[in-house]
Amino acid sequence: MPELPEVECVRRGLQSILGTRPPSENSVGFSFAKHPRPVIERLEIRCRDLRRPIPKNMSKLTEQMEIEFIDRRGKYLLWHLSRGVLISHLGMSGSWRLAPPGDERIHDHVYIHLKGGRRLAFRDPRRFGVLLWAESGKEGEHELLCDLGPEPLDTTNFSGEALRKRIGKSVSPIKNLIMNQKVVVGVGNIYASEALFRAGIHPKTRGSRMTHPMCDRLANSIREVLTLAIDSGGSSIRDYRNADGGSGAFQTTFQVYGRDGLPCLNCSTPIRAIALQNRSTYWCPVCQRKG
DNA sequence: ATTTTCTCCTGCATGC
DNA sequence: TGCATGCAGGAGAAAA
Repeated sequence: MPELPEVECVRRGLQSILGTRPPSENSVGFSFAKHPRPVIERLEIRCRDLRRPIPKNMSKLTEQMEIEFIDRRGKYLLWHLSRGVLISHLGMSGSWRLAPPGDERIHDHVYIHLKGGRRLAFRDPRRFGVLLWAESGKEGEHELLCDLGPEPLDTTNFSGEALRKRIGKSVSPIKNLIMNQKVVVGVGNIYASEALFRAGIHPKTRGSRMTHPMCDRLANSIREVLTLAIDSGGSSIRDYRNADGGSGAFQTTFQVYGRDGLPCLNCSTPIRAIALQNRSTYWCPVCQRKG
C-alpha cells in the first residue's frame, strides 16, 4: 500500500491525533509545553504474526511510556517513546487508526491503549508489515534501517550526483534501482513509474547508462512527485487511509500508473505496460526513449 | 557477486 | 451463484 508520501501522511495524521511535537533535528529549545506527550497505558497484542513476529515483550517494553514524537525514515514510522523507539512498517496493507470503543476489526494486530481512554489500532490483513523495538539512539543501527539510502526530500543528502554514486555500475533497470531502498528510500512501484515519466527516462534503462543529466532529472522528478503526492494527502488506490480516516487524492494525478492503453497526457501515444521484477510498470514509448 | 524470480498473506475484481 | 484465476502500494529469500 504505502510509499513515502502515504507513510508521511500517516505520520502527520498520527501527530495530529496525538498532538505530539513534530520531529526536528535539534529538539533543544523546542517548546515541549505546547505539546502533550500521550502515555501508553497498555499495548495489547492480538496477533503477533507479521513479516517478523511482534516481540513478546513489546507490551512490557512500552508500558507507561510517553510518546514524545513520531518520525519517519523511508517507509518506516519511528515512534519515539520516553525510553525506546517503536519501529513500524506498513508493508502492503498496514494501517494505523483511532479506534473508538466498538471499532474492532478483523486483522487488528495491536491496540495501543492511551491514558485517557483513547485507542490506536494497527491493522495489517496481508501481514507484510512490521512492529519492532529499538533502544533510544540505537534505531539507526537496527538491521532494517542501517543500510537505507538517503531521504529523497533531503536536498543535502540526495541529488543527481548522490543517485549516480549509488547506482554505480549496476546493469539493473533504473526502475528496479530507484525502488531499491539502499539506493534511495521511499520510492515504490507507483512513484517509480511516475518519476521516470516526468524525467523522460525509459524504465528499463540500465543503471550503467544513466548519464549525469539523466540522474539530475530523475532525482528532481523523484523529489517533485513525492512532494506533490504528500501535498495531496497521498494516493488511495484500493484501501489506503490516513490515520484520521481520510483518503488521499494524488491517484487522480497519475500520468502513467494504471493508464495502460490510455493516451499519454503529453503526446497522446498509448501508455504501455511491462513487468519488471514482477511489478507492473507503465511508460510512454515516445516521451521515455530508452537510454 | 549481481540480477531476476518467487514467496510470504488476504482481499477483491474479473471471467467462466 | 459459485469457483478459479490473477493481481495488489513491500521486501527479502531463493534461484539463476
